[in-house]
Amino acid sequence: MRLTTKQRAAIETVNGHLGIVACAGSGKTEVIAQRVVNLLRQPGVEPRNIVAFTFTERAAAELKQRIFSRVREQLGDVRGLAELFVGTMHGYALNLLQSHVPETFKCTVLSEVQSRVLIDRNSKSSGLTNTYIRSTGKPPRKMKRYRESRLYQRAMDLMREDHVDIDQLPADVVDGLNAYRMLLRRHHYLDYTEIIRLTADLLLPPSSTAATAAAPVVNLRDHVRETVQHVVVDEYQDTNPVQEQMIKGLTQFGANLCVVGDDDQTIYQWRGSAVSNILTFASRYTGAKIVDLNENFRSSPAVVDLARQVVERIDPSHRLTKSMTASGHQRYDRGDLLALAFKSPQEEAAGICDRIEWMLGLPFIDRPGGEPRGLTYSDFSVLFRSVAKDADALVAEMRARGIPYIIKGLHRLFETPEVKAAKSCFDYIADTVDSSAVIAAWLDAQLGLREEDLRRGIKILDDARGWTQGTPWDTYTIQGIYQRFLGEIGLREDHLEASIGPQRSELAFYNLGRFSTAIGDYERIHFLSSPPDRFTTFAKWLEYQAGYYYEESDADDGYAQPEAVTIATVHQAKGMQWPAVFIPCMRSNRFPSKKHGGLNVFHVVPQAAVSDADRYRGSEEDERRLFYVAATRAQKYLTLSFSPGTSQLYRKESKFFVEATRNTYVMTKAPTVPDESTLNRIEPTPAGSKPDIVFSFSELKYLFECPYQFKLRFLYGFDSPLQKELGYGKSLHDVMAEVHKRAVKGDIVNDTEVEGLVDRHLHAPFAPDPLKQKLRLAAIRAVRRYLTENRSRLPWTEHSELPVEVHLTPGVAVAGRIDLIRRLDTGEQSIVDYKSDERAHAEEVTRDQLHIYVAGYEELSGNRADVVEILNLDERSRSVREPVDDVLMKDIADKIAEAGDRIRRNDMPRKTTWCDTCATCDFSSICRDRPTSP
DNA sequence: TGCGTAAGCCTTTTT
DNA sequence: GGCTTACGCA
Repeated sequence: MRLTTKQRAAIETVNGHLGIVACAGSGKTEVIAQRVVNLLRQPGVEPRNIVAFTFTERAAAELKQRIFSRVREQLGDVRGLAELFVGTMHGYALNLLQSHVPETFKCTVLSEVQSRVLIDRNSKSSGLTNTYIRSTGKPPRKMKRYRESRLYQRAMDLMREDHVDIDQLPADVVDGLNAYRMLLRRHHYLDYTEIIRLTADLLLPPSSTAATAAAPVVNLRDHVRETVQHVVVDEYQDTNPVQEQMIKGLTQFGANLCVVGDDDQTIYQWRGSAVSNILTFASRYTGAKIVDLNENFRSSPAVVDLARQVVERIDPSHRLTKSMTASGHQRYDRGDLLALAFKSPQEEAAGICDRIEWMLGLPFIDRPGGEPRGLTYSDFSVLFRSVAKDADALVAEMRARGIPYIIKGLHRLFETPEVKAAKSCFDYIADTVDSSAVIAAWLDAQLGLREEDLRRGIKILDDARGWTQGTPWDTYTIQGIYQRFLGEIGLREDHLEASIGPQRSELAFYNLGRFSTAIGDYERIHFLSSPPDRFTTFAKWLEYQAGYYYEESDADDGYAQPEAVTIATVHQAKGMQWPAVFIPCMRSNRFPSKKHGGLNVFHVVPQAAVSDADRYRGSEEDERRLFYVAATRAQKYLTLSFSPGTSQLYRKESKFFVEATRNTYVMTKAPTVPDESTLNRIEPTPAGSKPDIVFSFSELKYLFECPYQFKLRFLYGFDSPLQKELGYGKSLHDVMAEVHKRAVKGDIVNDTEVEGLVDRHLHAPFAPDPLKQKLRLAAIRAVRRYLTENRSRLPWTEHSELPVEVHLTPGVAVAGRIDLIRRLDTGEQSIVDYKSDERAHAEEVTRDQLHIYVAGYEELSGNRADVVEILNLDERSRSVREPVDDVLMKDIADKIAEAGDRIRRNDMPRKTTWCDTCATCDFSSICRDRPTSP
């Protein structure tokens, strides 16, 4: 790729702070990657000195891959490249906390849904029901459980993410925040916001607490001072105030900061992101150099012109002045840009489908000087302001015509018939419906089930109803009952495929898998409640809460790139591009969206306490930026359309739509083509860009062991039933990690420290007290035994918890941590994995894993280890020690490549027969029959 | 054009 | 329950 002068300037600026203002399609990923290469050329800069943040994990995978290939091309093999951090700020911060701040060692991270369940379950001690809502002209009233937990959660987020003046907050709100944070702490939880807040405060203590900074904080700050030399922040326009504090904290010791962003693409201000961060960057970081990348290489001149028109109507004092120019190879042909008005949503949907079908096979050139290929379904996307509200007509039309599509965006999962049926099981257990309702619901889902099958299932549910005091609760987990029920009624993919076909079967399983995820979210928080309570409150939660939380989307697993039209919200389209983009339903009050009434977070947190609170409310300018993002996704074809909605609010054309019709490139009617042959249609062919895959070691282990188990777990979302002992293995692991980390520094743990060590790390949240004691003693014994047997070797510990990444095959990376690298008495180097229970993976799979580690360590250090070991911490199980197998090393690359291909092809078949893996698999009941005689 | 009233709706979502 | 928008009336 040839670089422009400005791109080169950005790449070559390696000293001092740098702000890159990069318009849509300006090749910023490439610029970031090449700049990183240049940083690595600097004397004294190692990969571990560079930290690069992206907004999403997906963007991280892409950037990482790009950096790796540029480094390989330009610098060859670079030692320690896996230590270059590319990921989200949350990921980095969590790492930092869990390796330096002991109070967070045991913590697990709650998803948004889980933290809301936590708030509702602890409605009082979370502060929810003691906090007031203050509406204008009304006396303040307390917040309500379930009803307002979402709002409360937003208030909790806002106060930790933004600059809030404590003195301006009512006492109950301050108490609420403290209560919620105490609740998290007491249960060893972190939520997403807390991760960043804690890190930011430890790095840059707010002045009032500066004096109390304790030892671990010094450690963390020292670590940052010693390692961080360069910080790169992508999508800087969407950072919020805490994130900015954390960035400042990371660079306070003299590291160089490079921010990359585009103020015109700020689309998360309703979540607190502050455009002001990028607008005032140059004045806040002294000596910062600013480079504008205003050449758009993605889109045709017409698309660029329209996009400019959209965004140049924003008040200039609210933007960085810049003028995007079209510099790519896409040509404009008349009819590429359309603004079409239809009479009804149905006609609009039909019009879009007509146009897609008509455009199939039109020649399209991906790269300058490249060969044309024919447009295919995956070259189209339809971007809605709100998928949930507006996409129904289009989905119906596409389904009717057989146009393949994938939907992204929150949808109503709980309205699908199979999930309604699953839900009815818990209504039955809660005794709000009778068994005939359950049977009717399942038959209604049309999954080819027979009534007699369902009668067998009802017996399982009766069993759950019959719980009596004294029965161990863990025989009655919601998850366990759910999966036993599914197994008992014969709900298995092989049965379903035979009766209703593979497509419907896959969708049903996907939805039932999501339901399993929902159960897991709920049950992890409610593990302490007795089974009857758990089941009835779960039924209520499903009824009133869960419906809004989960996404419905079948064909998209994030790995495979299906041959289908993408239907998505504008927000989700950020960072993507398509040859042809449709933006339908451009109605007044929808896009730009009208302001919304009702309760909002400022009824809890007074607006006066928040600086620049207005940005949360959303303005026409914000909507303009959103429209700009939507339009600039198009490479060549852009079709805007309007049809009146059913309610009077949405009957008129959008202001943006009307503006667009005034653009000279835009036609309000598609040109007729007198002679089809002039279009030179060619065979539709997908662009063939394979998405990059990053596996974790544990994912890969599941995939090696049984591809179908991987599919059930990671693609459909089936969750394992909770085990009382859960957390023991990880705790023991963490203890060993501390032992070895200290050993690396020459500090050998002695026997008297073992108890303290175990107490610091042991966290088994689902274990009742007697079991907790048992686990504690078991852990102490295991660690003592280990120390006795290995004390003489501890000084030869070389690494503990070493992050590695393996790139044995293009497009597929495997990332993980090596438990331990040590020298043996023979002087040989050994790579070690610990095991702590019998339920661990088969030896053969662990052997594969260890050989991947060997490859990873070789990539990182240039050294090939001699031996691999499986150290079993459980007394009764044996350990394994064997030489690195060169044949296996050769095969492993092929195995990884094959795994990647499987994922991309969605080829994860069931095993043909019952095997050892099935015997320990959590999901065997929804997969196959257990053989009657072994 | 200005004002008062009543109808209608209550996104977007990453970590 | 709250707030914005549309609309009717002067």
